Amino acid sequence: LKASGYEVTYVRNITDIDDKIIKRAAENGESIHALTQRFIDAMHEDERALGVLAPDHEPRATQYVPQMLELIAQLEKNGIAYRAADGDVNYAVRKFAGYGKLSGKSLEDLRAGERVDVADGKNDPLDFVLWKHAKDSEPAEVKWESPWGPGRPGWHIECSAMSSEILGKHFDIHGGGADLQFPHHENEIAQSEGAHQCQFVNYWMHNGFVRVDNEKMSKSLGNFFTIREVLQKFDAEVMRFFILRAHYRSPLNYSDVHIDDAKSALSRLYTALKYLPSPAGGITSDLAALPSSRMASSSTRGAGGEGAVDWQEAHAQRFKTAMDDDFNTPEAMAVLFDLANEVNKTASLPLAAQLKALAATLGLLQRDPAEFLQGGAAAGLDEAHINAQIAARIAAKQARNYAEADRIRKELLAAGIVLEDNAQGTSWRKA
RNA sequence: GGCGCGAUAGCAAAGCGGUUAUGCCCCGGAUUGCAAAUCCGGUUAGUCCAGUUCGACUCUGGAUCGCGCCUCCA
Repeated sequence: LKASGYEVTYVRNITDIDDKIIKRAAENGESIHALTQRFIDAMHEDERALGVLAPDHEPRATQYVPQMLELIAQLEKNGIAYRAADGDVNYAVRKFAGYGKLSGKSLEDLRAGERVDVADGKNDPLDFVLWKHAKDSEPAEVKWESPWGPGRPGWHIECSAMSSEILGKHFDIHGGGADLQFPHHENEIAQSEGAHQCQFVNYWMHNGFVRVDNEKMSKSLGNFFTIREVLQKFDAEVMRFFILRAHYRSPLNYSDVHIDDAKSALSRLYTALKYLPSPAGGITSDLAALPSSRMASSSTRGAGGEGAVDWQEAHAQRFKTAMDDDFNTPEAMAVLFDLANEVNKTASLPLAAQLKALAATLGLLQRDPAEFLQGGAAAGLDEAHINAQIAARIAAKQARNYAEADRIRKELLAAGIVLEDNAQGTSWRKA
């Protein structure tokens, strides 16, 4: 969106009012704030490692309770919210004509599918809670005063309140996991449109799930792991590339062999960038000095600046067409590979620069190619040793001692170093 | 059981009513002292059954399988 010139305000909220958080904080004997802050910090660390752009706003539910109360009051005023006998304030789904329009469900279908007993106090089984009245056993930290007595917000009102406060009553794009479509996003629509009497969002983007070896990731299946653990094993940019090779709406099947595959593919793109002048002294080298900048910075990901894309060029046009079509990153990737092929055929510097600039819009290919291809230092070998071996091999070749030259090459290969002879001399990369 | 989404070659993954997707792997050729990288070419497709059409991987219907949701997780 930024590359297309849109002014983007990216909001990602944190729902820090939650039963599990309350329970865990109590178990740990710490405050909810301390617990959530620790996880938020960890999340930020992981997203930086992956080159994920930070949101412009990161509101927390605990900071927006007044706005939630306003929203509930407005819903009550509009005759959509009611106070139940048990003290909760509920949303009457039958008072909102469009209920089910996002998920394609009808109230009748939902009734037919009911599998559980209905909670007490609801006028209709499908009604959901806006405000939960406080129970004596709950910690004071999660109780707020309200016109309906002390309590805490329901599970859906948080998102409606935070988004409308920061983005307005009507905004462009709302995202989330495919599992959130119903009931969460459906309920957000019901709340926001029911209160504000105008369209909530223009587009919904639901992403597919990550699966592991074709099974869902779950603790009970024993295939649960964190991105932090993955990054100890695999390069962050390779992970990013792997994710972008599939469409965001499709399920993503994680498997070590798929990451290896992605690594080989990404190496092909980086190999094509070797036509660019060495970045020593250039813009990428000082970026590379910072551990958190192994990906494209937010500035290189936007339009303009150094390494700007020539959007008139044929590959860029195909790339843009693909990205404009619901962010078809697999198609956009195919264009990058076609462009790499063209670069390899023509050794064109402008096209190589174009490849790097296009990839920058996806946060890829911004490292020094040599750094990527030689990355992670081969087992037990330092660069000086490798260079010495290369020099020895060149000497052997000049003496027509090919047996010795091949012996050196084999020895390095056994250590995970591949030698490549080219017009400029001999270079090396990690196998 | 209800609603929704999906099923593409050895693996991964897109577009498209007829014309090469793309990447990895594999095979052949060029290049190379030999390799690697690169280039050129090639082998493997569209779950099944009907239908529409001059023509279907692409549209329609059905079946099968998988996934999501139908819960006070958000």
